[in-house]
Amino acid sequence: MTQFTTPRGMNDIGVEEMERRLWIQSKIEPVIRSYGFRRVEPTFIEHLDTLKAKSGEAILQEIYYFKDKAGRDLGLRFDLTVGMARMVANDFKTPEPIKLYAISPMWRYDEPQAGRYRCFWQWDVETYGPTEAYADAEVISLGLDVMKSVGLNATVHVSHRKLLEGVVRVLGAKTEEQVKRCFNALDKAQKIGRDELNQLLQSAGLPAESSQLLVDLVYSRADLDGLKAKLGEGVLRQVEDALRELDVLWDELGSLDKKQSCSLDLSIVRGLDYYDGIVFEGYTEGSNLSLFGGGRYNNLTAIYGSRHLPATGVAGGIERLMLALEQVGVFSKLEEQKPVRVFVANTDEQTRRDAIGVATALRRRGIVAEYTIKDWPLRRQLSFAGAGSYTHALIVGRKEVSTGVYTLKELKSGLQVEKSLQEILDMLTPP
RNA sequence: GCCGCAGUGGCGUAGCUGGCUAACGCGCCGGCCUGUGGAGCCGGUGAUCGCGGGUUCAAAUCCCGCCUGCGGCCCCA
Repeated sequence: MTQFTTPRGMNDIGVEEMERRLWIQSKIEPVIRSYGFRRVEPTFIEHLDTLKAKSGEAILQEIYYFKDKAGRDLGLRFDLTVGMARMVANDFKTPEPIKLYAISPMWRYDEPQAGRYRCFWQWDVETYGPTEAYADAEVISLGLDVMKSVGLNATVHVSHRKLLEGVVRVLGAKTEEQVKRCFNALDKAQKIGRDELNQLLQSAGLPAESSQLLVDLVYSRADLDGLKAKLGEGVLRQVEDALRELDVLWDELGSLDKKQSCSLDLSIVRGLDYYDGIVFEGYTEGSNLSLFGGGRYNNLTAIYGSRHLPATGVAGGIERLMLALEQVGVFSKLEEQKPVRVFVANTDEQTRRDAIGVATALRRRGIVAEYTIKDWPLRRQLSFAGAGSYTHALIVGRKEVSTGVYTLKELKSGLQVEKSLQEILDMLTPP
């Protein structure tokens, strides 16, 4: 029995998993940087008030919070947007647009289940300054490119909070509460069927006819023009700002060559209630877990500082991405192309010094090289190298030292070649 | 917060209609093997059976509570 375990919902990241995470990061980070975003790291621990300011008291039960030794109320961040918004809202030096990203962990006190942990990582990209939908198009395009970089084909489902709000209000939702319940119902549309959605909308306060109309709108998955055609004059006037933004978005997505990967979907709401404009979620084939999502939150920085900055952003969960990649078999392909790791074996006490010299030469060329740090015979050294993560063994014995010709063994196949150190260095040097 | 399933050496399991010293495979350590790993054989290491309580002459086994893991609901990423 293990006496000391990790806290509920917390997982150690072992060697194999870390290799995968590093691989993911090496794929997605260059994409994000190529769009001009620059990396930051907001503090992991915030004042509890800072965290509460964003999402209200209700968020408390999801926060890890505690008092520090001076009695201050602090909490672990539950997303990256809080910290970023706080940073930019008090920064008056940087000209707009401010484009930032982070790839970092956050914490939520939730019941753990499939694809959900109490500590999880996100890649998160945020643009502060522009009100134009150009910025939304940019982060959507970036999200699609990030997925592509790890080998996933994604599609983005787009909606607009003001459009949704206008529609449900015209259809009969009177109060803030009723609008919220309608949103909540729409959010579930993919999981439940037409009938259940209809019921939920009606219990949220929509009259039967309106509810049926909305259900049809949601499931018809019409494009922008189709949607306009279906909305009555009264509705159109209510939501014309939102529709104009979506027009701009679609046009811009066309210029970015991403239009074919995007579609309108009125069931996209995004739970967080600070979203107030375009919202979207990215899915990959064969998975109904959303792999990234985001949208516009124009009023968030006003909470944290006097610099008012409209904002839009996109974020995706690293753990969910790993689940999706596992299903597609990306990682097993990675296993096959193991990076070069050399074990430099000696044959006796005397050649140990020479083996260290050879390993050092390899290391200077950027090749991963080790020698034995246990007092082991050659047999045992090779046995260790063969069982581990090494691709090659390089044998340094008296014969090799005197002739300058070394034996390089490819461990998987067992094939050996005899070459000079220089030739071996050239052979193994990473590109 | 609610519901379902599960928990036996580091890992995977057997035992679970109560009854010898809890069994097996993998791993790890060593030997056969003083310049060539993966195979084989031999030996070793390693479990108060998740924790606590109860029933019983006797509990890994039956009952209750808790914890943890997996999955679902709510919510979310």
